[in-house]
Amino acid sequence: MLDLMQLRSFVTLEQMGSFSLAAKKLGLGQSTVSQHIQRLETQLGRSLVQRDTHRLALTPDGEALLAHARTMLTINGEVQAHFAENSLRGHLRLGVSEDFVISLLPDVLEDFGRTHPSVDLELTVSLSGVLYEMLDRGEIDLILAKRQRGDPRGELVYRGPLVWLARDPARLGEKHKVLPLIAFPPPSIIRRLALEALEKHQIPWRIVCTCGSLSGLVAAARAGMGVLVQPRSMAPTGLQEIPAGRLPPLEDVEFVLLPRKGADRELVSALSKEILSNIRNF
Amino acid sequence: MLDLMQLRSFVTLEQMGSFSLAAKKLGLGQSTVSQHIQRLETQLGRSLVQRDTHRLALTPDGEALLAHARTMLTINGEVQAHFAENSLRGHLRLGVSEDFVISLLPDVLEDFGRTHPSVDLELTVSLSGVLYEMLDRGEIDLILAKRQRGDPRGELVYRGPLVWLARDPARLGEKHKVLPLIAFPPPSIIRRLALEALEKHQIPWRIVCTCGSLSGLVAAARAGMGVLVQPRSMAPTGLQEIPAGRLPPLEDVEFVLLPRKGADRELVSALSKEILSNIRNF
DNA sequence: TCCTTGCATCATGTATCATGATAGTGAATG
DNA sequence: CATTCACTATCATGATACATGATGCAAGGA
Repeated sequence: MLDLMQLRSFVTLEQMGSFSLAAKKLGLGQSTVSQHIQRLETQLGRSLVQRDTHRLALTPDGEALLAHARTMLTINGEVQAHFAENSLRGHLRLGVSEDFVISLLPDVLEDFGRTHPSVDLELTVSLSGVLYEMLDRGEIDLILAKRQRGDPRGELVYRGPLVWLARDPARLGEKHKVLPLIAFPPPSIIRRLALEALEKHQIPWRIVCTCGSLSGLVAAARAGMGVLVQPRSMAPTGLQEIPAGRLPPLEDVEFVLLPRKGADRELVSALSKEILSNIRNF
Repeated sequence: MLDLMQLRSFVTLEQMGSFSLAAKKLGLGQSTVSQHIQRLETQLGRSLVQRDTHRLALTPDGEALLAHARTMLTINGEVQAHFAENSLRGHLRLGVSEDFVISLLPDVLEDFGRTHPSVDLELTVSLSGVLYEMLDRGEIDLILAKRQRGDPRGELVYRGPLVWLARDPARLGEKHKVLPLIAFPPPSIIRRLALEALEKHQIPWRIVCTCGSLSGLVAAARAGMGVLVQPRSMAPTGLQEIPAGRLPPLEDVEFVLLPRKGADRELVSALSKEILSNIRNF
């Protein structure tokens, strides 16, 4: 007979990729998570995770268990929600700027969906500027977006430096005299920050790639087409940071969590907490 | 976080309709099952079963939990089967005489399906005589049927007296001089036993209803059309037993479990055990 | 080489669990 | 109406499992 606690440790371990991080996330001791996995392996008679001491991977058996464990935990969550006096119900429209979609959002959605199965989430991914407009028009209930300059609204959630990225920083000046830029279209905030910095230092530039999706921009940058600006903590693999001094310094970027006036406070609060607790990893 | 043990006790409690029977079936103490339910109720903050001390019913919350509990246990069974070295796999064709279908089969199928999720069961319901024929033709792997007279094959599983049943035994002789009989068509074993007993005592009879399904026969008997013969332990509600003496005594009926030669021994054995352990309730 | 990071192991106090016995409750019996 | 019976809740207890913090050990980085 399986133990849901152990399964939860197992699923979280896979999410976090580390015993100690999983333990932290679950509010348990590290040895506890270790024992949970061990008991699962003993009970099932197979090894579930491959421990390369500094690399962690699930075995095929582990993958098989993972799927089942997820659905069991999901059902468990539904039951809890059904019997919880104050179980949240309703509909919440979340807007997220593309930066977090790949890295943060999967875990947030999985955890939130499990702990609040009766809440329908509607997700919009777009540029921060667009999200603000939608929020103001009442089309979205909560956004996680970059702070607009001079807009004091919202709760600061993350702050970090912007960096210039390129596939091969050393060979930047070779072909082009003007800086080739890869950027979101307006009203991208990062785009505006980058252009302002360049103009302030009178560095000529031109846009070589504009794309509404981050993956498109990254593809262009990986292809060596030009320079991309991203928060350092979200720098995609395959790109290198251009050392300070070669290009003008950039302001820090700030991400804020901003609810729509009139949105359901409880839903917003619950989802905000989930996002905040997951964003600490950055 | 839910406990699968407790959920299993809950599901079994609903199956058995009694704490002590559930405990016996699970191999636990009665107080254990009681506490399992209590913990579930405490944890979820609602009462799940209505205890009228001699009547047991699930509350609406209990019903809601039951469905979820079933699927969680099913998934748990699938995982166990996946990791069990000797988990049974394959296809098994089971034939059951109609008598057991309503009373016994649901629990058997549910339990067996849960403990052996990788076994496909194919069910045939028919008269015992037909089942024997199908078995001999190799169309079925295991049958649970009445013993054919003079056929020593099979393992005795249940033996009990046959009784005459009618809606209103007192008014039997009123309308008819010949005994109105409700019976399966040939090659029904009960039918043959009944007719033999009547002819041995030279009691005139006629068939007033013949139907391939038990529910049809029961409906006719409930309508007062005539007399029905059934094992005492399977007497349908709404019919009364005709006291001994008014009609000739009947032989005991014997149910046997009979596998086809060449059928997968392990599958047959596993299913046989499941049937045997469930048939004790009779 | 030292230091840091991360997981496994160990001993231990605590909490939880299953159990058997007992008491309480309603129905059936005479 | 008293008794018996079948059934469940409660209780104390012994055993078990559990989470924890400290320690040991291996690998990668400075």
